[in-house]
Amino acid sequence: MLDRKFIFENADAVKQNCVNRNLSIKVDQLVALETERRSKAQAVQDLNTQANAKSKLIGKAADDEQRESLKTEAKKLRDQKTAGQEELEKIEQQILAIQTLIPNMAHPAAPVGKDDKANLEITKGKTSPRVFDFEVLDHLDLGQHHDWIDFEGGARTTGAGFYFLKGDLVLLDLALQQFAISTLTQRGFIPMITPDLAHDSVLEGIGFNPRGPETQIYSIEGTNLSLIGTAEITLGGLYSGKTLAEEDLPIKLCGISHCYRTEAGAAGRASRGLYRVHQFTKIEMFAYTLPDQSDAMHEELRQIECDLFDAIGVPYRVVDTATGDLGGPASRKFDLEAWMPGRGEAGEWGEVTSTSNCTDYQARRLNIRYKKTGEKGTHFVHTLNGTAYALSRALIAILENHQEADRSVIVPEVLRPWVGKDKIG
RNA sequence: GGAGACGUGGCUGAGUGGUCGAAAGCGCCUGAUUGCUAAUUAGGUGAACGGGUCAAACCGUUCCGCAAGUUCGAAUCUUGUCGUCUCCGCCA
Repeated sequence: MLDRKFIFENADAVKQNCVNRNLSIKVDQLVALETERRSKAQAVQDLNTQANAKSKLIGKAADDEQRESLKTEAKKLRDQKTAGQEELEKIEQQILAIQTLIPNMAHPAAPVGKDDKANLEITKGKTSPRVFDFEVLDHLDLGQHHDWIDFEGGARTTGAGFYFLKGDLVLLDLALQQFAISTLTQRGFIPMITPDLAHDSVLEGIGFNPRGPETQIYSIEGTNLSLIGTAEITLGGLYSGKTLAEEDLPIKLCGISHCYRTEAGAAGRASRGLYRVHQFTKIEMFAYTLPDQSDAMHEELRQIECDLFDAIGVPYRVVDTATGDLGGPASRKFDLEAWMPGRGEAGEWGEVTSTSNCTDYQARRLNIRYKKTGEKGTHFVHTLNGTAYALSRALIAILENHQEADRSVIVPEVLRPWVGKDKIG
């Protein structure tokens, strides 16, 4: 959520930002409503002041008669205040409805453009796409050949889009997790295993819409809980309502969680196999920082993502996301797209990580602040998130890039200590 | 799952309808004092929002887990809800 005062005072910039993000939002209406709200609020406050003053006098009244007359006066004022307040609350809700729709201000350096066609490739990984001298299989064919992936069983027990991982692929999955966690721990991240469910209010604070026709989120009937779509939700909710000490920042966390997504309306060749599934495991980085630290932290997260994919020998490109393709809370977003030789006709880039600087957008709604010692008042922290490994997609990248002519798959060297062998299959 | 107790400021903890944004202690900050790695002493010390100011000072409103209710008036009474603790049950 953007600061209301900021919107009010910078309406033109906010409007331009909405245009850049390809959204049409009634910013002018919000400004008008806010103007009305402010004057009404002042009037209500005045009435309350008067009513409070009268009420205080009642306690000190000399006799019953005086007391009763004061009571009548106080009640009248109080009723007026209540009436005013009800109007105020209606306006407040209208403002909030618009305010929640307004996206974060895009970073000045983010490429401007209305959709993903304007995304800017900024760099490539250390590994180049391989030239294969044999017929390439995609990860699903490979997985089924070795009985590593069982979508049929998943469909039988749970439904379409669910799967069992089996055998050596499980070892590879766990090895990726171990490698990511040990790398991140060495770089100052605190490893966390988070709940896989969260309060709807937390989902909303992070910027997810937990219920409604277009939701990507599974919710639990009869509760206000939903299955998380990413550990970003729980790691961001961790300090909701808290005021952190300036000297404790930045806080760097890495969460292991399952992620659940309904993927409503997504299907087709492009999402064959593990690419788009209802449940996967993800190692997620999350950081709370001071405002002037967040750009550097964003850079750090992006670099870690690159290092993690360089380490497993997967070719990738880094994309600076265009304004029109940014999610609401993000000010800037970098994606890593890994080369997936089995995807499409002759291989395609597929998104494997994403790191966003959400500045104070999430912190404002979740009410996460920091305080400088010796200074009055508090400020909102900045929050950032980034994927270390989304296991399902990292597995695709490894299987497809490291396959051999005999259908075996070479295990990246850094993973061998955990897998226990040089190749699988 | 059943029964009970509790939820107050950075912490401990008093407060059962008005003078309570809230005693006291600890912690922290500032000053004084004593030549000794600290003691003594005086004062100060929550947040959000709105107004005000160049900036402050200052003024108002709200906040005692959260929400709703009773009342002229709620930390205090009622209901709901969430959380914590204890006992019992069940269980990996």
